[in-house]
Parts: sequence; structure tokens; C-alpha cells
Amino acid sequence: MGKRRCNVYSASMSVNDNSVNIKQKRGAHGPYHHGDLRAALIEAGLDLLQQREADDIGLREVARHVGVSATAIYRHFPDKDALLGALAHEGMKKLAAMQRAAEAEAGGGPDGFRATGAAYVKFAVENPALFRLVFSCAPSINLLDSELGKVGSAMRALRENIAELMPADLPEYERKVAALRAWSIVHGLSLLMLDGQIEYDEETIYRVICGTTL
Amino acid sequence: MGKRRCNVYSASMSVNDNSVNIKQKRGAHGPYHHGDLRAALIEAGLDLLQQREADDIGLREVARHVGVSATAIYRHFPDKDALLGALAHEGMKKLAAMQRAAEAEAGGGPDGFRATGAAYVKFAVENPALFRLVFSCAPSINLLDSELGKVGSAMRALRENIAELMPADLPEYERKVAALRAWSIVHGLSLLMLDGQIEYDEETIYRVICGTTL
DNA sequence: TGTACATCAGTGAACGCGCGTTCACTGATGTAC
DNA sequence: TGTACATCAGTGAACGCGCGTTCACTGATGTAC
Repeated sequence: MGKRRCNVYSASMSVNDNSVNIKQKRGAHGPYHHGDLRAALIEAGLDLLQQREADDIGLREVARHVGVSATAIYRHFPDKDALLGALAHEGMKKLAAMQRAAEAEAGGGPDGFRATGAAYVKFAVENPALFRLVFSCAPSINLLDSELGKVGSAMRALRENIAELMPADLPEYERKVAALRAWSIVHGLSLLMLDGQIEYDEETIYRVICGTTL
Repeated sequence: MGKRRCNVYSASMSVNDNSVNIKQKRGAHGPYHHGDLRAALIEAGLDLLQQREADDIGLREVARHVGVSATAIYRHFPDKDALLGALAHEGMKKLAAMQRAAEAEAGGGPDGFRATGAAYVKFAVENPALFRLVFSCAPSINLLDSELGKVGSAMRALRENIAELMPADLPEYERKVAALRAWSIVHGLSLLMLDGQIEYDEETIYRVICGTTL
């Protein structure tokens, strides 16, 4: 009982593995419509990242988690790095979404900025391994984005977003420095918390962020 | 020619492996006086950390680098984690030393504080893998320190050092928050640079640090 | 509707690899008498 | 000074492990006629 069952698609489907699930399969190889396995692999990867650092996640393990042979992955990703890259890309999008939501809720201006910063830290604390992966894969993510034909990278968007939130009356260089400082604060705060140097405490986060020049 | 030679103690000794070096051995097993191999292993580990992240360094590799059998390590460290812990501990001491030196040079007060911060970032940029290792091992380092009977941990010292550098007229809680912010800034700046998000630029670092409330 | 065929997402066996760790051992050193 | 002995830091062989990746394959699907 101690061991985990590895049901087909256990990552994304309900836990019962009765014949109904089996019969949902199309063909003999799985319940995948076009592109499903790719999505399932990513979901399984994100799932594993909730429990473990990216370095400790194996390609075979992801396949096992989905209930598919290890080699099936190669139909969807050229190699392990590509899979990790896709996970990082997903993380980047989630982070950006959380920040956008926080800003929308708090309104623009300084309040919005603080909310954005707090969301950044919150994302890191809630998704430690994913957060780390995003930054350890940052160069390849940029590459991925431009390959997809997007204008600029998600990372650049984050950076510019911070700069835009800075007060408009500052000279250009000052704005850049202030944005960098703001980013450093939330990034440093995040990692110090992930590494157990600071306890997670919303009040503290808020105060640390608010002290920034605005 | 392409392959590295693995000379005995090549990490810490000059490169020539002629018979003189061999004859320096005491006994048949190596040139170690008491405790020498331990030191050599640590040195080799630090050496490898200049080239590669800690996760990609193997116990056997460290032994190879020193020119000793892999199992010899177990005379000096219970397991791989202990060796990595020792490396992290060494890193922590180096970081602390660099900060102390920077502060001494710049004098106390705000100038000293800024110098301390700049030294922090400089250490990170010059020793990326070691810097990361220090923080990923932080809990075990604390343990190590208290096992050695020191009063408090090196990490705590760093933290308190930052707090002491804060202006004295601030109320207790404000001091704590300001210290946290200062630490976050240099920590975040360091890691953003290590991850290639920001280019290393002393002027920028200086400006980002100086903007902090003091 | 029936048949022939190309496509392609899966399969399981196999590869070589380097790892951390254990084991029984060896042989030089320092010590007691 | 000489001998017997305990200590202990090294050794190399061996362990099982899980990994990423390759390979030739299978069999359901969609398409052309």
C-alpha cells in the first residue's frame, strides 16, 4: 500500500482505474486525441515539480507518472532538456499571469506595483522548484519564445513591466535602476525564503516591498 | 593530449608529476600528513565548483581530481552530502571574509554597508556554483557550526551584521525590515546576474545598492 | 462500401554510463616492552 | 636497539541503481481509388 500506483494518466485524471477509463482509450495505445500526450507530460512534470527539484526529476519518471513508456516522450520532445524547457516556459506563463491578475485587482500605480511584487514572491513560495527552473532555463525560454514568433520574450515582458510601473517623473536611467532594484528585492526575498533563510510572512514581504523608492 | 591528466594532488600542487613528487610521499599511499587528504579533497571540490554546478560534481570525480581512490573519501567524510556540506561551509567563510575585508577597507557606516553589499554580489558573480551551494546547504551549515560549538551560525552572523549596519535611529522593527530589504537586494541582484538576466556592471550594482533606505 | 497502403504515436528490449556505497584487504606508522 | 602488535588511511573489486537514449517493431488511423 505504501507504493504509489501508476495509473494511466493518473496525473490528470481521477484516481479510479476501472475498465471505464480503459475503454475511453482510442486505439490500443492510450486515450490521446491529437496532442494530448504532450499536454499530459507537461502536466505530470508540473505535478512532480510540486514535490521535488527539477534536477531530481527523470524523464522515465515523468513517463511513469503518466502511465506511458519512457520512449513515447521522444515523439513529443527531442530530449529531456526540451521537456524541462517546456515546463519552465509553462512556469513563466503562470508567473506572468499571477502578476497580471494581481495588478488588475489592485489597480495600476504604486498599489498595483506592490501587488505585482507580492504576487511574484507568492508564486515563488508556492512553486519553489518551478520558480527555480524558470530562472535556470531562462535563456532557452527566451529562445523558445522567439521561435514561436512572439514579439520579445516573456522574460523581457516581465522586465519591461517592472520598468513601466516605475514613477514617470524619474529620468530614464533612474527608472532603470529603480526597476532593477524592485526586481532584485522580490527575487532575493523569494529565494531567501525558498532557501529557509527567512520565514514566509506576508506582512514582512509587504513592508520590505513598500520601502522601495517609488 | 585532449584529456586531462589526473596527477596525484594535481588540484593543489604544481603540474609536473616527476619522481620528485612521487618521492615526497610518506609511505606508499600518498603525501598526506595528518588531515592533508581532507584539505586536498575540499580544495579539489572548490576547484571543480569553479567549472560546474554542485549537482554535476560526483564524489568519484573529486577523488579522481585529487588522484586518490574514490573510497578513500570515506575516511574523511561519512558520505557525499558531508563533503558538499564542507564545501558550502568553506564558501560561507569566504563570503564572510570578503565582506569583512570590504567593510574594513571602506570604514564603517553607510559606506561600509555599501561596500559589504557590493562584495556580496562580487563573491556571487566570481563563484557562482559555490554561492548557490552555500544557500542550498544553508540548514546543514548551521548544523555544522553549532556542532563545532560556535556561538550561532555563520549565516546568522551575516544576518546580524546587516542589521547592525542599519542606522541606529530606526525603531527595532524598521531596522529588521530595512536589513531584510538590503539583504534581498544584494541576494536578488546576485542571482539575477548568475542566471543571465542582468549583465554584471559595477556601476549599476552600486546604484542599485545605494538607493536603499539608509 | 471495400481494399490497399502510408503514416505515425505508441511499444519493450537493450545500450553504455557513471554514480554512491560496501567490503575485505594491505601495508606503513607509532607504541609498549 | 629490536621485536611484536594495534591502528588506521589507503586500495581495487564489486554491488545495484536509475538514468537518457537508440532501435526495430506494431497496430490503429485516415486516405485514395
